[in-house]
Amino acid sequence: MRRVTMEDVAAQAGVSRALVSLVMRESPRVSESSRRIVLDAAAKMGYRPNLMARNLASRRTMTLGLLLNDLHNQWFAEIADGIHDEADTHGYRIILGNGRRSASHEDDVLESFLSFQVDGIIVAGCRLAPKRIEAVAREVPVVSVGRALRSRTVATVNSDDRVGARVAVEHLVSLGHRDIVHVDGGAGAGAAPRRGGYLAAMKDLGLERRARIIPGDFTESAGVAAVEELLTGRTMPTALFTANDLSAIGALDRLEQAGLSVPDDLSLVGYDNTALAGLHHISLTTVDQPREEMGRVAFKSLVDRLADRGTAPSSVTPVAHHVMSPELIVRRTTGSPAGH
Amino acid sequence: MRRVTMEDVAAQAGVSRALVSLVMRESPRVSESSRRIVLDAAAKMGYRPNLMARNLASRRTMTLGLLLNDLHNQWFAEIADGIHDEADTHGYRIILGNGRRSASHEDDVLESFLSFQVDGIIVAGCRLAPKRIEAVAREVPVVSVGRALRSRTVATVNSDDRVGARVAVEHLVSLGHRDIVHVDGGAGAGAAPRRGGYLAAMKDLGLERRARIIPGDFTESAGVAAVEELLTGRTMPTALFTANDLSAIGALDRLEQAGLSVPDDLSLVGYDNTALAGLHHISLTTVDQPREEMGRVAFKSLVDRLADRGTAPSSVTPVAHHVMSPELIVRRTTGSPAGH
DNA sequence: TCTCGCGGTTAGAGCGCTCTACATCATAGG
DNA sequence: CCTATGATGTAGAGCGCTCTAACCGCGAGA
Repeated sequence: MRRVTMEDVAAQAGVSRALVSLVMRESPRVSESSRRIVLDAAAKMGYRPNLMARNLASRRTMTLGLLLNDLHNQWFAEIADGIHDEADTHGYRIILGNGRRSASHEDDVLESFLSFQVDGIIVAGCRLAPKRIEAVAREVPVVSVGRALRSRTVATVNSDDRVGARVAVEHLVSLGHRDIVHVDGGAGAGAAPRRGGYLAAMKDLGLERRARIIPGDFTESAGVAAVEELLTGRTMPTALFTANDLSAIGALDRLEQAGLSVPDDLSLVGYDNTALAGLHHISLTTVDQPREEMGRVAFKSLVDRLADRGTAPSSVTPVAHHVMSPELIVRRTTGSPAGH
Repeated sequence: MRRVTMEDVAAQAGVSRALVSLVMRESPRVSESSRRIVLDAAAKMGYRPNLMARNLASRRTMTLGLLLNDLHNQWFAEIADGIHDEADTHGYRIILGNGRRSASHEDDVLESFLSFQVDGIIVAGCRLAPKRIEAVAREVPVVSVGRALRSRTVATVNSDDRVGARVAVEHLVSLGHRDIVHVDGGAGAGAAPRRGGYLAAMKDLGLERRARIIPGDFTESAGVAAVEELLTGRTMPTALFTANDLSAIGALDRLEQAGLSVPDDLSLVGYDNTALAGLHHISLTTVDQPREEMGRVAFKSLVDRLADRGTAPSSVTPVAHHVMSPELIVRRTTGSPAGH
């Protein structure tokens, strides 16, 4: 059974193919009566526009590619939610690509997006070399979420990890803590600004000499190892601020195993506000990024540029770099230190 | 700057457009020398085939649509991994759609897939009415993963939840437990067979009269509520088998809060082997589904049918229904009951 | 020498749609 | 009564590619 085309609908409705096209595109230049006739015919025949043909002819797809670095990571799901919401209201379609945590897969996906002639691309937590991303950005507007990127062609949306770390430290200090140790994220994305924010906050609060950083790598075992290192030392700090939630959970586990109570003996703050942190069983104080909002902003910034394109032909308008504020979520792993 | 087309490459290479097309499609009917010439020209000009045009002309897209019910759910990520792996080796492209836990969004996504002329569709954990899915299946091959569906047109891949529940019960009984309570998943997907498997296993092991089911709904709080109900009763069971990991974690939390130790006072088994279950801090005994394998099988079963299509035109060959075996993952929340 | 077969290449007709330019018609203004 | 005007509708040329059928040498077999 052949698929029904615009030609068929036109014949059935007794009008020209061009008119059917106008109706399908919701053009205002069609009389109400013909619109009805065409729509009825289309419905009766089960007509569905062929996007391939449409896109080929119109040279735009109303489709954006969204490259997610890792489907396993909740973080991306919320970014995607924000983007999808916004796309719905703007009539854009989103196709997702799975980067599977590897630069080469990401590259394949981008290549695929370009072949699909997407109108724009959003990369979330992309691992690709900046050069590569910029090369893509030369063909089609690109915005990057969750990865800082100093670029004149790639727009970015990020949350301010320095501020987030600072807020975490300030919270602990306001509770009375002074010996606050940071378990960092090594070379991972966001690790450096979080570490920097921690140090800056400690300094500003006059605790510079008490600052202490234990190397980590964003994993659960990094948290375990950090606590073990602390346990072998002479004195314990009264609070621990880890680079992400997973490490915090590792630390939590090891602390309880050592017979220490959280938050009575030691307060604990994570980062990212993952689903884990919200579990009753864990109830971790942590720093939240406005992920959905970040997705929304990314989408808007992309669509703005798409609109510009029509007016300012290939002009090198500088792209926007958005920085959003994180928020502290206080749960049950933080409290005043003993004897305070 | 106009995009470079096949025509341009042909001109540059001094050959016909048709030959360029053959080279791009890796046809064996091209001499090595012309292949080189064409590829060089293409590379030099930065040519990238336009998928829209290609798909329009060839009436196939080598693209499959993968509809994920919920990006937030890890379960889907692993299914997707299996599918992607397989797709890579078969030269298929995957476009993902985000169902966002709502039937209407899922419907939009399917509509979008069809407009994109995908060659086939995989729906994972789809909530849509079976009728709707079958309607889509009339236009293009469809396979459903993670949702049982008695259909002659929609293939399915599932894991056997009855067996999974049985294995969980048998494990507990082999440890010496006899009073095993099940917290079920209400009307959720998979809840019924898990409940059925529990009951059947209890019966087969002669524990029919000790079987007890507490209603739940797959949430953390269902686990909490179940424990609270048990605590108000006269006697506690020695083991708890919940319909999923999240409920198990709720139960774990409430048990510890009540001063009961797991597994010394009470053993606990979850279901799904989510990332949560693997956390050291939780270390939950649970039942694992071979998710990646399920994805793989789904892909293969789809591609098989695509191949059939060429030979058996629109024949109503009955579709396959695959059932995979789950596996028990023993961790630290199960042990022998006290005094055993 | 002529024909046949074969590897390699090409011409040209679409695929199903959009878009520009133009046709048509009724109404309004001069 | 004629033309300007605006609202609708149509014709027809592509968009960039695939695919069928045909073409073009060239060496082998008759």
